[in-house]
Order: sequence, then structure tokens, then C-alpha cells
Amino acid sequence: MLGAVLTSTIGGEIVVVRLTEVEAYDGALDPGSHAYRGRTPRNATMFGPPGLIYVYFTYGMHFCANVVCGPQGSAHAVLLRGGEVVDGLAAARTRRYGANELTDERSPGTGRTGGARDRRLASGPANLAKAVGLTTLHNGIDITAGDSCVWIEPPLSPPQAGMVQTGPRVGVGGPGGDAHTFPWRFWLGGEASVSTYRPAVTRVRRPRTR
DNA sequence: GCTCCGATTATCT
DNA sequence: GATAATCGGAGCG
Repeated sequence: MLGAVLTSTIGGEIVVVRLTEVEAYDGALDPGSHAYRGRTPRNATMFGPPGLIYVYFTYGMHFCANVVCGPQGSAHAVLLRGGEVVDGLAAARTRRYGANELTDERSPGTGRTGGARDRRLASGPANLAKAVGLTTLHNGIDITAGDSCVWIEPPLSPPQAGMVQTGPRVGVGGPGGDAHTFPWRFWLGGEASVSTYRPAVTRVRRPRTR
């Protein structure tokens, strides 16, 4: 999927993203997967046929998107963690930063293309989902179908040998802590839209004030 | 560059 | 009732 091109016409705005970072989840066998504890209303899409997009809501404010990729019922999925916006820059900016973005002269990168900020518009799973307009409204859409508002196409050219890098997955704790952080995060080396790695945090409960 | 921390709610135990 | 496949801003170096 690295180098594959995701096109969205959600809301009548076209945004095209070239995938630079993804992360794999091994269905019911994977403690880091939403499918680990079986099928629930939220994760039902993952148990469907390959090619569906599984969008979920998390942290009270973010959406993240996966592509279902295993045989029906296996609940295998690949999380879209980062991409380069290759078309629809203005729409992606507005989605990320709001309508004022194009006129706010104080914001670095504003009004120019190819700035450092633009290159990170779709960096990180929630930022990518936001830039292309994905919400739980789009959960379950077949992104291999020609008539969908979101679809995916193979890379124009396959990633060059040696450009694909791997590392531990992000934010995956699960039973045994780091025991399940398989090196199933994949990215294209040197891409600015690859999210900066943050080790899985085991949150320490803060003593109650008062 | 780094670490800390709050935002904000669906989902599951 | 706790936590989450996160993010960005503050404070520090």
C-alpha cells in the first residue's frame, strides 16, 4: 500500500493523498487490534470483505481509517498513518486549519505550497483522516469500487528498493505492554509526512488533586 | 529537539 | 469508570 494513491471527493472537494506510512493489524490474533476481543458494533467493518474502509472515532475527537485487507471474516486491516497531499492542497488545509488559514499571514506556510506545514498536512492517522474528510459516516465504504466517494489505486510506480522501512507500531500496548509491538509499521524513508515516532505510553495515574 | 499534559467522548469491562 | 491504533501547545534546553 505504500505509494498507493487515495482519492477523496467527500463534500465535493477533491483531495488526493499518496500513502507514505501504514501499520498492519493481524485480526483476532493481534492484541493490538480492535478485533482482538471479537466482533462488536464498532469493529464490524473489519470482519467484512477486503477493500472496505474501517473508520473509527477515538480520544473523543479524532477519526482514524483502516483498509480491510484479509479474507472476509479474518478482520485483518491496515491503518493509514501518513500521506503526502498531491492534489487538493487548499481543501486539505481548510480541513486541517479552518477557513482562515488561507488569509492568516501569521501562520507559517500560509499561502505557499510545498512548505513544511503543507508536507505534514496528512501526517499521522487522525490528521490524514481529517485532511481527506473521513469520518464514521464513511465507515464501511468499498474503496475499490469505481463509484465510491473515496477510492484507492496502486502506486504509479512501486516504491524503490530500500525505501521501505519498518519499525514498532505506535501506541500499541495491550496485555504485556510492549510484547505485541510487532515491527508492523511501514513507511517510505525520507518522506516528510511520516509521523514522528512516539513510543507507546503507559499512562501513570496521577494522584487526585483534592 | 525533547517531555508533559489537556482536550473530549464512544466504547468496552 | 477507565481507557483509547492522537494531536498540538507549553515549557524547557
